[in-house]
Amino acid sequence: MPPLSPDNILSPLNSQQRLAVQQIEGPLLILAGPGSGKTRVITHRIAHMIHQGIPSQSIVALTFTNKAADEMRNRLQNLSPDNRTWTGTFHRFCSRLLRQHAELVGLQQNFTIYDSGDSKKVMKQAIENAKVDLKHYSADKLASQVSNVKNNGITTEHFKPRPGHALDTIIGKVYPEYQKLLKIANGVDFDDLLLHAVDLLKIAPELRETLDRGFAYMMVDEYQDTNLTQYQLIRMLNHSLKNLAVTGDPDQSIYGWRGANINNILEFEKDYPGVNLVRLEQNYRSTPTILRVADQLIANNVRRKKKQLHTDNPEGAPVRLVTFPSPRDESLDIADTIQLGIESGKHRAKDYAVLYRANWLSRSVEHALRSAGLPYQIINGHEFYQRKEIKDVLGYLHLLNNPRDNVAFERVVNTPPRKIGKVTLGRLRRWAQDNNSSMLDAARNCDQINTISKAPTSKLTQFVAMFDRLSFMSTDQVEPVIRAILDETDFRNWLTLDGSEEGYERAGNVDELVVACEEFDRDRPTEGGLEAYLEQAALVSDTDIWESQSDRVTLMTLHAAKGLEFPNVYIVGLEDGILPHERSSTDDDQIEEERRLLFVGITRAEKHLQISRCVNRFRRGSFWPAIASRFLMELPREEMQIFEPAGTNYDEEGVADSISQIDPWMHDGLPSIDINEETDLSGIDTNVAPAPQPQQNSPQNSLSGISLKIQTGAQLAEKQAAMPSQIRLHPDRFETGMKVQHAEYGVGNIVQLTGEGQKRTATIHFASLGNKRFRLAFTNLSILE
DNA sequence: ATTCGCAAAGTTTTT
DNA sequence: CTTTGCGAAT
Repeated sequence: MPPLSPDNILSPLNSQQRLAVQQIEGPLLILAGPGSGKTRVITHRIAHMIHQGIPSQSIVALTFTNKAADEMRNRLQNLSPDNRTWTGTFHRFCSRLLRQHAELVGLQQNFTIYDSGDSKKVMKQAIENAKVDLKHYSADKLASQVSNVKNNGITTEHFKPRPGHALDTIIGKVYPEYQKLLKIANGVDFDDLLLHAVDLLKIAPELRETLDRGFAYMMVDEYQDTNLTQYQLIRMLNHSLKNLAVTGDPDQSIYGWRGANINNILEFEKDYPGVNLVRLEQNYRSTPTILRVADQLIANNVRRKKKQLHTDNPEGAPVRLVTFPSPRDESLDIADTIQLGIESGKHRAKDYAVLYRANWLSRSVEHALRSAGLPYQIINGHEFYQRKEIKDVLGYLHLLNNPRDNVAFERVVNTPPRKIGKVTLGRLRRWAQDNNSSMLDAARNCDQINTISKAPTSKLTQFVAMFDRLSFMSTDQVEPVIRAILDETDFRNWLTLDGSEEGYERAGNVDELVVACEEFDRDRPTEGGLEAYLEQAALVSDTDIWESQSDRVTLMTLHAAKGLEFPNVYIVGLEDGILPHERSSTDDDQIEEERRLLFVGITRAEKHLQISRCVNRFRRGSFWPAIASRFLMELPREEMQIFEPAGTNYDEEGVADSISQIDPWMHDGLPSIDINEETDLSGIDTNVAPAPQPQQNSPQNSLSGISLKIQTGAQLAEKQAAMPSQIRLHPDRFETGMKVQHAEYGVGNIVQLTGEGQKRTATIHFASLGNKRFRLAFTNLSILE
């Protein structure tokens, strides 16, 4: 453990980093590019402040993920042992605050934190109560819209529907009802943690003032990802004392969909006049090549602060850009390369990461890695805590901790089945609402509810009796409680009743949960266990599960990869509709965010990076032709190593066509001299470089020893022609200006015609949709005039 | 009340 | 291809 001396704190820093560390008073904006030592700056800055005599408990560092907070805490611990600085996530910070002052915002201290699944149930109830019909908007849509509103710091009192906005009107009904139900259940959703905290500070100005001065120095990590509610929280705690340092990178803002407001960082200088600005532009992570690729891509964004990323790292290998026929080939090739890398002794499994836009894309990769016998860890949703059997058991814990938790009550009252059906529950719910009581209390008084008949009454009474037996237990330790629950309910027997494989698997999961509770008890032997356990269970994120030490290949989404780095990175599925995602391709802001997402992915790589796409993608049960992502066109192809099998140029939008125009490989199947001169081919095994053979059907290309089944344009044309039998007019029949009928899009006018033969493409203008492009060989059009 | 079966829908990203 | 939801049968 190094002693706390100015030398240890300042000497390992470059001049910019030192500037940021030594700037203690007043507002500070640290624009930190990827791999620029941001965490180091934050931790050294805190250590420096402590060394300067600032009480460590007056410093707070807020992050978005537990992973980031833990990392920070550990590193700070090394620099400054015995510090009492609070590091943690926004949500935990707010939760702590709310538990201390719950009554002020109409909660009880033992409130439940609902995950998105639970809050969706509340939302459905709210929709029913508010008598809103779901013809126009789904429950999901309404839930996310309400979340949006809350992320913008708007409480039910302040929400004013804009006249003429149908959605607003509905939200105006549903939102208050939803909040009412949450309050009755003494529950909060994720957004509430932040929103109620802000509310609390507004209601209690003297508390705000105390906290503002108490947390005299505040640091916020990933400031570009803050939403308006978080922004308000930060402002309110940095009003009297404005010693606020934020770090962030607008280019890595990827949570706009969750309400993150990139303006918070772009306008930080306006919000806090007299701000000091430090740019961390030296990158210690990646090769110059990788950085150039990242830089050129992100240069296409308009909404950003320009940075000049540079590095002293050695040049390294070129970035590879590969087109595969199918995800299977993509995955097999990746698995194979990884295996070779490990066998050669140059790399370990943990040096590799495969990143993708959406979780479902991991499947084929997972399969390939498993077949190859490679160890991997997949970071995938709240998988464990999401399982039904886990949620069921946790439901009992929640109900014990917060007897007003109606969601938990409804979850467990008939699990395992006790012959309490939805009719009974409906009556119970009605009575509870009419009598302002919780469902549990309603069940307690069910003999007074005349709509409920004898049999269910006795069942409910039994359930309440069981609950009461359990609630006598001390909640200091979790494990005894959970064991008692399993005993009382005979849970394991119920799971394994049918003797199915699945049942035993579920029972195994429950056992795992018990072990997790034991561990929790062991780590925190004294404190009031149950509530703390439930809180941490609610606030863990999938990325927290990621183990940096374990020697396994990492599979995760691009979002989850933020903040991490790997020697070798594969980014897969660079296809239109996937990245950018089809639901984010409507407006420019969303496209920019998708671009940032790819930027984040690229900048995770230290030494080797491969970006790939497939020509066909298995989606919704069958293979569909996939169009290359538009972002591929924005990369500096002249300095990348490009592998494209022949015949990849058959996408409808003509993207691959343009590739073929830029990429000499596509013209005659031979690498051009230009490419060879400009590309560093050292380290490339010439045997694995493909020799594309246009129009050839047999497998020819081999990447890293895996053969690629080339699907040619001709093949695809055949395939498409074999699809729904429709008579297609010869491409030459069409002329610009013609009025044509498209089966799906209706009537339009041909505004442009390009290409020859199979590639002949028409741009057609539809009144309703604007311009669309079609390959005439594959599209069924009839001529109207 | 529970279970089974079929149909439809839908596949972002997360505290 | 999967999961979810709903409705009918037991």
